[in-house]
Amino acid sequence: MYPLLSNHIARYVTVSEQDLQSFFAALKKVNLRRNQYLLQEGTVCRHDHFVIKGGVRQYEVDDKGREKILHFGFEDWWITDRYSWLTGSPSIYNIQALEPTEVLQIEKDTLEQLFFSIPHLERYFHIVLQHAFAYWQGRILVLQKSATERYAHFRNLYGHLENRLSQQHIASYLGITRESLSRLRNQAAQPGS
Amino acid sequence: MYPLLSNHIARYVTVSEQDLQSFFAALKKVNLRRNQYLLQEGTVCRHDHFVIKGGVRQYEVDDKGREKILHFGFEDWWITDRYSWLTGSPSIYNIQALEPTEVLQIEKDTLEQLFFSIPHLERYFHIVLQHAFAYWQGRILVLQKSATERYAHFRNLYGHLENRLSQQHIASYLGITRESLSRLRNQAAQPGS
DNA sequence: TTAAGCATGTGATATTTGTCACAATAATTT
DNA sequence: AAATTATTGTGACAAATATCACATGCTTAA
Repeated sequence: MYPLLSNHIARYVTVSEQDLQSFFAALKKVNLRRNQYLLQEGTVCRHDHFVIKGGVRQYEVDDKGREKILHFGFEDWWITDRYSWLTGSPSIYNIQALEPTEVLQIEKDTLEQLFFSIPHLERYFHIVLQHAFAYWQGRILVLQKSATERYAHFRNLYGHLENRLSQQHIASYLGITRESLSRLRNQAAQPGS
Repeated sequence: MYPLLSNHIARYVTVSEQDLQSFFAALKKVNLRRNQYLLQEGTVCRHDHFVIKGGVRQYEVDDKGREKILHFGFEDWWITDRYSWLTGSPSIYNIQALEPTEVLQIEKDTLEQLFFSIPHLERYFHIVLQHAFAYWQGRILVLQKSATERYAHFRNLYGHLENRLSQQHIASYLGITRESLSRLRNQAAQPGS
């Protein structure tokens, strides 16, 4: 059951078959059509989500009505609004499916109950969060570099996802306009002799 | 012993006096003069640090030799290079004291040993990381806003630290030049009519 | 207290990126 | 397949921010 997730867990910790089953029993599988929402702004985010198929984007709509993509989530990624999850305050983000998507979701309270009985489960979530944190730490500095460098960094890290994403989404993730990304791509493609 | 840290822990979890003592026994207190380094680039970061007095900055030196501040660390903050800590690869960051500073440091391996015997300690570090993560999540979007908005956001969050930081450091943290910050401050100070 | 070294302010100008408008192309729905 | 809708490309121009140069002022240490 849920081999993608069992493997992900096994990568970091050892959990007994029984404990794994009680964790799996607490998960709920959710199917999303393209453009459907996993989280909408104004809602409190009470779940963490593990993508087993497809992909989602997490974005904010700013005061000028423009969408700013904070993050993507594809297979093997946990995704949630950590701030809303932690504080119980309404989320300012939307999490929306980019393609037909399947996720496993776990409720915060349920998960924290499980942490008491299964310390290794907390170890797993802690390690996953450390990885995510290390990644965000890098993203901060990338966002301070030029548009060209940001795009290069993106391709380096997420090149394999490039054909599953639209350019406007990539641009938004990079914090530039779609027009700028378009120009940048064309320049890169035609290196002047 | 270390009341600042005990209080910080008590804010999130309950740990027996005995467990607290074995944790404290694993800590090493480090004193830094102004400009001294807690971590230098090229070194593997094997410690997490809790600032009990003073302040530090974590920065990268980019290819053009410019310093980019990722983060500050003042009283009550844990600070480390999470990427180097996690992967064991040499750090690209420097962590340097901005003023005379005292930190408590814990070694990664030691800490992970303690997690086995004191699950609540892992709970504590996990919660602290969640808070830090939620904060970084927000920082990503702030960095995509205008210089004026970034500065306003900074003052909102860290206004109380403003007089302990130089403007070039604030500018670097905001991802703008010191000249731009200077202009921005003067505009804000003299609202036309 | 004086010199040396940092830190900040400010003008002139360059660069980068955004904005707006519209055309062209691709994808989706009926 | 036609019609509709979404996505991408491109030009002209605007805005934001960086760069460079130098002046001013503040700190610190002999």
